[in-house]
Amino acid sequence: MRKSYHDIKAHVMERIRRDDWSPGTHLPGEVALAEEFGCARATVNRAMRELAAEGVLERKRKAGTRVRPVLKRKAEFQFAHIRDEIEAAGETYRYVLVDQERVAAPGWLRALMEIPKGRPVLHICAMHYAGTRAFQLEDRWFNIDAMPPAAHTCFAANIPDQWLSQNVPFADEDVVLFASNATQQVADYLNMSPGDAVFVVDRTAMMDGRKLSYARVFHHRDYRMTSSL
Amino acid sequence: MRKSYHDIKAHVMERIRRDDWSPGTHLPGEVALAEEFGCARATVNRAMRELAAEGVLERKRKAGTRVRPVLKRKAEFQFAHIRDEIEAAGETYRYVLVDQERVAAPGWLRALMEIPKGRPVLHICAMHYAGTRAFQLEDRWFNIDAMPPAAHTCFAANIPDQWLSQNVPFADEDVVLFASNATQQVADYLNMSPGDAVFVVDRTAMMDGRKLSYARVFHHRDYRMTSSL
DNA sequence: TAGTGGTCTAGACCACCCC
DNA sequence: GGGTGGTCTAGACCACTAA
Repeated sequence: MRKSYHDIKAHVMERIRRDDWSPGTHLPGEVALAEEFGCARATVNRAMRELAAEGVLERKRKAGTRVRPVLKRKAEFQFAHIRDEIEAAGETYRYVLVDQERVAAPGWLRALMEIPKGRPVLHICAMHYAGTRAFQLEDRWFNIDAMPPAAHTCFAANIPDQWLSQNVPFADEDVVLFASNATQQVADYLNMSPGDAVFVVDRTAMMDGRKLSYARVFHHRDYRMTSSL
Repeated sequence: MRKSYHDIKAHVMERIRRDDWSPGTHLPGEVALAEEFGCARATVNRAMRELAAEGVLERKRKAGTRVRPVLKRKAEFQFAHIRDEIEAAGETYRYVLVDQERVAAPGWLRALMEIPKGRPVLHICAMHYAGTRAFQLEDRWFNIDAMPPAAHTCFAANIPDQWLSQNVPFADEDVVLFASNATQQVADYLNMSPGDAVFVVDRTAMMDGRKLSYARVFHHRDYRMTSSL
């Protein structure tokens, strides 16, 4: 059986694992490896390129390929639509719009979203339930100038995150996670006591450098966010 | 200038963005695209393969290539070594070992780490400071059977996460994030008040399916975890 | 079973950048 | 300057799977 690029990746990983090639080590060039494995250089190239993309190797022209001295540790978290997330867990999803109003952007939001003074934003407040449990309180702001259609949308009938991804499918998103103590208001919505810990997710959607939407999402105390790799 | 796979990726993204190919649309086959772009099929293949890996396209043999109906949203969080993270922020890192002891694994940990009854674990408790600020309290358990060298290591002189990544550079890691209220003990270490919200990270390091280490890390209330994509 | 993507090859040229 | 990875090609065979 001929060597595939999968085999080569596995082989290289194996040699790194058994410390044959320890971190920092300089690997043979592609030509040499191709000869050793008895395959074309392109095949070796693909294997090495993917290992580099995965953070295992470091490649530089002329300098060659080295094992990364310190492994890049990263964790990936998927953000499915809230409805899908809840239904995937086998629970019944329920959505309630608490409030929707068009207002002039308050100062803190203007700074955060880079909105000029006096410009309007759409403020949404909504609850997401899993079965009978209060799951998530969403406090979202749309920049109407950057997304005019938001102004004419009824968010009692549209779940904000679904609507957003349908209308700007390729927006980038910044995510910030932190813990905070529930205020009286947040506690009421989430059926907790004031001061209870809440898991907060701040999400800023951007497109071509413009900030389209900012959402602060409060999760119930029991929420666990789990890595997907 | 000839078309590179970069050009093709950009072109395809462009057509998707302008809704020329809307989500769910079936794209032409590789041969057709190669002809359209005036390049080899391998070049088109690479472009499409990468777009699929990035979550934009969905490819199936015989069925062809489609634009993902719902864009996969994911955020990536880097876990640098705690020392690097603090020093990268321009602050002085300080590490203090609070406690290190070899004990029989308690029941809850045995279940969590799949350790047989009566087997020993190494329990580490340590503090990480950024300048004068208490930054992180680490509560870590090593499965000694799975990692014998841990038993003979002095963790006053070795920072656990660095030591771990040096000794098992290619361990996989599960990460779970949540918020909780500080106990009296945690509050004391982190210089907070009991009940204050803490951001908790549970990290389980694994190798070939064996659980090597479990760490529960408590971050100070002000901590923010930021996505790196 | 036929069509589509998956992969490999042998050769070529090029861009980058360390020495 | 020269060696290394980056990329492209034209052609080929294969594996999977929808029809």
